[in-house]
Amino acid sequence: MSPNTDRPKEDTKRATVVTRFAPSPTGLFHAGSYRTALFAYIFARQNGGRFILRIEDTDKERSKKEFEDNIIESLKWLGLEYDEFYRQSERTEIYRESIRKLIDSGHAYVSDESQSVDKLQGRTSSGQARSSVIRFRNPNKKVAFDDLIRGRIEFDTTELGDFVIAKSMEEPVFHLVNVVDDMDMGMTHIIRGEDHISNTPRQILIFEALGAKPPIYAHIPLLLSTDRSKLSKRHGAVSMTEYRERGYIPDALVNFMALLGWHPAPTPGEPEKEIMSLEEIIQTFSLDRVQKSGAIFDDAKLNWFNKQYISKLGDSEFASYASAFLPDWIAATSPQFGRLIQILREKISVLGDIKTALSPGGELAFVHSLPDFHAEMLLWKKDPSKEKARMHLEKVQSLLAAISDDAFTAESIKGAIWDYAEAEGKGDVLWPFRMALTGQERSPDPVMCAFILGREETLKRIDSSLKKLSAA
RNA sequence: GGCCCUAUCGUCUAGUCUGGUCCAGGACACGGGCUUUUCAAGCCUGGAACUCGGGUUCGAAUCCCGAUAGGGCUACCA
Repeated sequence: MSPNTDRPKEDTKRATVVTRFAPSPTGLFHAGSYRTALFAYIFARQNGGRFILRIEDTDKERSKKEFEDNIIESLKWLGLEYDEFYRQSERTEIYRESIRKLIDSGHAYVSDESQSVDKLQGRTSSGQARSSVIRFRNPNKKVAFDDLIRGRIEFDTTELGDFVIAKSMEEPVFHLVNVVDDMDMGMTHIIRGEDHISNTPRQILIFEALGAKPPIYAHIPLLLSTDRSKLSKRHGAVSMTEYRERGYIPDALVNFMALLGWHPAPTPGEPEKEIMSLEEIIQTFSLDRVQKSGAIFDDAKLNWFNKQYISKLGDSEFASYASAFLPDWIAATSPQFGRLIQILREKISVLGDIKTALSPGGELAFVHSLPDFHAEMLLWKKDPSKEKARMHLEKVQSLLAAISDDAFTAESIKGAIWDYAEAEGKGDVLWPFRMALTGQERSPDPVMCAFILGREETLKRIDSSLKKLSAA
């Protein structure tokens, strides 16, 4: 953030703050849209105001119901509740009235396009070129506004020309509907992406023509793809639905995204705080600490946040999150899964890793079945004696066999073998033990493995390794 | 091209308004080490940035000007 003397102070004295998130349902809800929605939401909540969701579906060709559904679902999943909901396609009457008003007052006019450049070039990006449209009569003046994040911004609107505000009385276009709705819904603060800065002067002109005072603007920086271009579907933007499917926790996403472009004021002497709940963020948020430059979305850091949140989850909470990510052979409600939770929690950073870890080749694949492995692997590399391996395995087996089935806990397992392992050399005892249970080079510690497998299976696997050693 | 926005480690950022305490702090990622039955975790530790050029000043990451670079907008999309 850089200094800006003319950056206006937030006007918190306004009676009721009203903000909105106004997406067009033309694609899956992705990180960029989400961050914008989040900031508008936080600001509204912080000021005890209202947060409105408005679906801007005036582009009939590109708007799709499935995208609208996706936006609503994603908002719900992420915990951003809105107080009011509108759909522009249902508000044609209101817009028609405004267009009428604008025409009657001379601020707009029906324009004959038959000779226009667009027509001569014979194209528009959506739909047919029309023989007539409704244009705004540009007063060609200088317009300025005080952006809460960027300070004063001035434009000369002359170069904008008489822009189109509707294709017909029934088909208004972005600038018009956006302004009419913001007026009608009593918007006090427009918090939106930086890509709208250039649209602002046109919208201010419409506000003025309609006899209204424009709201306060706050243009937040864009979220960037790794190539530093605006995050979009074709540049690696991942939908929030996909993040859910990969196994991210909503709270982690919220926390991470809030810190993309915003940072709490540091407290001298205190370490910087990064892990924050939505509630804490709402408490400390402030628009004048929002960054002015764009931020790249970095998955590595998101993963770290997610891991932090996973490690804080209670067992039952973890189990319910995990249930969607389990292979068929194990259920989130099974006792075995209960025994697996602790180790799972420390291994994964994304819930999707659970499936990977438990699937063949994964680090916890042994839980399902013992992979085939060579007897050589049972030998501790620092002391590769077959006799010792056999001796230690037999001893461990007898020590564990003495524990009853329902007393077979991590503590009791450790208690049973630890003195022996310490006396004989931990590597010498533990390596063959762990290998007998897992058949894998990498796995959790053997005590944990035995606990997860359970008494019967543990004993059985040691048995089979003993046989393997004899055969070799 | 025109208009507008922006510029601190690879990434997210603190510091900039109120110039000295900053040969720039934290986090993620990466390297090394410790611990250790493997992996992970944990702990310690290392490398890593003020875009450039002028100016103002005793002193500039911080103020001013310019350049450069990046981004956005330039639709009968939103």
